[in-house]
Amino acid sequence: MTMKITFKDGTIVNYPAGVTPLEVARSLSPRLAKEVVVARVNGRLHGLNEPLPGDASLEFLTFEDEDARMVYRHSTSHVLAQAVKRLYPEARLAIGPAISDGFYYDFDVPRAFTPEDLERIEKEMQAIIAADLPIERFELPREEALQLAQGAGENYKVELISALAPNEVISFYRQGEFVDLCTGPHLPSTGRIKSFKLLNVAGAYWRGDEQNKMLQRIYGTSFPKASLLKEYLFRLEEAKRRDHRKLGAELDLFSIHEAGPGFPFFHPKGMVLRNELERFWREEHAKNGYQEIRTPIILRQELWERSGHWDHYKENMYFTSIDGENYAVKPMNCPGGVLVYRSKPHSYRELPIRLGELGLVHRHELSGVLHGLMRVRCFTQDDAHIFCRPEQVEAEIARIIDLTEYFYREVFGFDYHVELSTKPEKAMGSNEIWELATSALRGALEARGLDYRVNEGDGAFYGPKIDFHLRDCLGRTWQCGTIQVDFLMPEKFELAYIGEDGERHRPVMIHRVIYGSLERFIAILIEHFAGAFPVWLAPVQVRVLPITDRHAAYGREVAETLRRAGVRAEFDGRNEKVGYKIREAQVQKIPYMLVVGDREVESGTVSVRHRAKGDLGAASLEGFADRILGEINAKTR
RNA sequence: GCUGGUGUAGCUCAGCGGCAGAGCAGCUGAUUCGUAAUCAGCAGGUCGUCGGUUCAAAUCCGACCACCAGCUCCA
Repeated sequence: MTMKITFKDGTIVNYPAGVTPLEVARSLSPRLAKEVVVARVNGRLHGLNEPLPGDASLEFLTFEDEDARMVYRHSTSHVLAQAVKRLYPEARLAIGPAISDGFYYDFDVPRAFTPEDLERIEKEMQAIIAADLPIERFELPREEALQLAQGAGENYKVELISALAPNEVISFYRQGEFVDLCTGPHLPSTGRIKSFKLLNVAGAYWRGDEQNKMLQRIYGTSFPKASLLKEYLFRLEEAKRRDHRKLGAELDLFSIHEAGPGFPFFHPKGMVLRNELERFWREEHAKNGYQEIRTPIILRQELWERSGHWDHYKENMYFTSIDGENYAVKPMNCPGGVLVYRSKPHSYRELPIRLGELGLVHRHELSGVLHGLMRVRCFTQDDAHIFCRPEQVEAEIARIIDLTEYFYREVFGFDYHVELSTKPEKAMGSNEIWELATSALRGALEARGLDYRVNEGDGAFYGPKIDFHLRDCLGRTWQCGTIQVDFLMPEKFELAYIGEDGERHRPVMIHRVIYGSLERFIAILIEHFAGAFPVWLAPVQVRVLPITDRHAAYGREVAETLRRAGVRAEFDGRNEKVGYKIREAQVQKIPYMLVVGDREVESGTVSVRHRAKGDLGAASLEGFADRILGEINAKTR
């Protein structure tokens, strides 16, 4: 008996029945057999030592492949669980999946794991890997599966099995004495895991529900080569080095105090960054047909009852009272924008009306989630509300996508991806209206040929949304921009415009932000550039460093000339050696240092040093001014 | 909010029942120097807050506050 195996390149080869992917790989190349992690058989992942079902298409996946990495890490999580069961037999197993950069496993244990525990567990994992235990799959009927889990006292596994659909295949994986419920597939044996590390421990609720018991989660990662693990750990270190909270203090950009947890204070240098971002934003929005408004921070509670925020967003809002009346601090800018629109009647000829607002909003976030400028309790959204006719919606969305693309990619150099979020459980409005809004967003994305992921049930309470997730230089993604289509707010506030037919019609409202919030965007910029901002954003663009007191007058004049030309230039007249001043300017990541001594005074020049390129030699003051002004205007990165 | 951890000078940290400490930063003085740290001196503290144990608390115990790592949530 033979079976026909079709490879990715289309060639077909006969193999004896019951052959495993690993055996096929060996027949092709020893190197492939060594590197292959998992197979894809007829489009589905298939363990390397599980016999092929018959004639099939076969593809070999190595660690390069996302799916293979997940399998590799998933098997590592089983090794972790096995080690924990050996050392702490009383531990109950919950779940242990692979995640984007590694894996975790949740355990129910009487006490929290300590770093010393992790070391012991790592040692035991080494032993399991060294023993190269074969990993074998087996399936059981529901009753026997339940008996197996119950017999082992694994109550969480019992719960998982009970929750499986009646027709689902229930599979287990065995390695040595250890058996775990798992869909698989897995590596053929534990020895395939070359390099791993347990990273940290954290509490996590069973099934992510805070009503449930808190379990102990161990995070880790693994790689087929030690060098890859080392690289990954370096990336973690680098992320720590670039932490905006650390750099924010060192570069004197902002601070947060016990007096106001989650309410950041911006220092003069942080304000330069903010103001530059705002200035650029205003310029681009004016070019794109936006008008700017500003609406109050505190407004009557009734307004928020009418907008639906009272019903859907109360827990996140702050309240106060004025002259015995109830007021709320705004958590969003939309009702304010609506009131501006409603302040006079509108003709269809005016639409779309694009009202931008750098609006300061306050939200009550849980204390445990606050994080520097990334997650705060008050922040400034670069908001805009677009009021348009239904047939204009798609074109408006396309315009916003263009503008966002320009900001992210052209100016800041970020790559990004897009996600579409649909109707959540706790939402206002009918399914029909949501479907209409969602298809408008989908239509705009598809017209533009943008790839997107769908997050079911993740929309805002008043409408579906597109989110922009930008990717920084360490490969991390951050949610920033969003576009939301809203048919409900216009309904609630009875917004209208007079159409061609002379009748009243309902406009559609589009909510959108590009930076997202100035605070979060600044945090991302700090980490992305590691504090070395492009010249146009740098709080201090030039520092003039005289070599001795003799050169102070000239140095002061150089700085003053640059300031008059619109450059943010400082003069460092302290009685220190030039090396010391350079070091300090470097640490502050100031783009340009101008050293001035006898030579420069005599010839009326400056010696230019760039923070990254080093000594660039002498230049005339005008020549240098042209150079830096050119970079500032071009927003050179 | 929940679990675990951490709060000592502006920053990084030592001290862990018996006099509050170091380096860097700051201030003063000397030095006048050519591309990442010149030398010397001085000053700097409610040891997160409140309470308890003790002859004695930065140190041990409790509560609270803040921060950190996660969970959950989100711009």
